Amino acid sequence: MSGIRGLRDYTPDETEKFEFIRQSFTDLARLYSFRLMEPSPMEALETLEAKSGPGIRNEIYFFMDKGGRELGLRFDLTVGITRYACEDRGAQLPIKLASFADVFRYDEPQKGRYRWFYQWDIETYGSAHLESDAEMIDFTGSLLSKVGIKDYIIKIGDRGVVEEYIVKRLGRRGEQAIELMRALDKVDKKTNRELMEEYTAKGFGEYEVRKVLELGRIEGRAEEVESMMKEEGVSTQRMMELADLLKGTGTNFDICLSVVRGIDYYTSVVFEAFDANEQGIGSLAGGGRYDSLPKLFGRDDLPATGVAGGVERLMLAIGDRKALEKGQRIYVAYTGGKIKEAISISSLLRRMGKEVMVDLQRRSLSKQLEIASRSGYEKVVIVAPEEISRELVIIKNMKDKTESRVELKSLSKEIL
RNA sequence: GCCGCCAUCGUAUAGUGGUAGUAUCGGGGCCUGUGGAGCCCUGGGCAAGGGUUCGAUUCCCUUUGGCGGCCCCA
Repeated sequence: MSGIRGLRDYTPDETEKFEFIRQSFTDLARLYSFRLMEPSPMEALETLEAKSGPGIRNEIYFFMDKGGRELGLRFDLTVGITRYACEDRGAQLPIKLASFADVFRYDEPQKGRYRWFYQWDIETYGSAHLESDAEMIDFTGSLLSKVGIKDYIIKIGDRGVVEEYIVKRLGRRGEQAIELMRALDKVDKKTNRELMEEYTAKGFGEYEVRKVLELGRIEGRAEEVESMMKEEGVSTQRMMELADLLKGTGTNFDICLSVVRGIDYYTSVVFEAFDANEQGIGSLAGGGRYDSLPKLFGRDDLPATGVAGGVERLMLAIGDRKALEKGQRIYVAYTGGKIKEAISISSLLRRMGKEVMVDLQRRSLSKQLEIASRSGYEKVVIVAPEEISRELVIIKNMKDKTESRVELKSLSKEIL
């Protein structure tokens, strides 16, 4: 028996890490005043196509329902959240929404890449100002450091800058301009020579490919990028302002013109976040401004910016780093047939909020202690006939191997 | 969707054209009032289907799944 391609089960260990990330995210979303919501898991195929065109069919799950409607499973959260925000015409601006949910993609599965995975996502609608973009980047940095990835780097690009350069200096527009931007996107993955071959074969001139690749290699402090672009006569004012805003937030970022993001609907600021110590996983989060999507949903007045990240990739990046602080766990052991008493004491402890394990296999005391010990319980409450008849239980400290007898009544104090 | 590599107990690994060991894990005992050890017993496997063969876990094909690359992206 094998699972379904690209899907898998979450093990208890993974779920622990998963819940830690979920909680970090929802806590942080609250701190930044994003309201949590979840868009519906399916959309009309038409709605899903709005974002990326009919080509998206190759990458998603879609089907016809029993009523003949063409539906698809959501492949990200942005589409659904945007549809929701656009429908809410009475909402005060900006609309700030957050979501943490699963999405589906019909892709070839590989490491850190599944057909069913979770994303965290925040979006802000109604603000065309850079402050809202800065907040996305700031949030992303905060989330990564909150989950323990201190060595993150957020690479910020600006499609506007790149487009202006391509149009002004190279005279390419439309599809061809987009094609050249794709080349930029690959700069980190392939060598100049490979890209030169690939793109001259597509009909681009050597000169323009070389210039684009030069552009893609620009990475560094905002000021450096500014002076380089100035020579080319391209305005970088927006990037500079954004960088300025971010300096006050303690976010680790770089200006990097090779970041353009694959999706066509992004309009200006785009960014991707990476773990500096983990190259293989790919980007941990990506986002940017996409004013065009709300327009497709009939809202010309709703500029939009957002960021989304893959939870599984984050789990990979976190690795074995301690995820959740475990609470005090207590093992309740018994002997002399005092199961009933042990269960009632367990119940008492649980009402106090303790994590309690009690033997369900009717094992011998020595076996119970062995298991408690091996499973890392620091405290064991032993329920034994002689003591229980005097309203006492034994508390055994597994670390220093000491034990004491305490009154049942004062168990709550003693167990702390 | 395309190309390549791979597939043995839950996990990790040996091995073989005559149906499989080992380690670890699981269950039990020594030991139903005191533990992480030890010893003993025990459960569990050749991904599925087809072909070649007297006989296939082993060779071949297909499917399924995993990994890597393309593409795309998280």
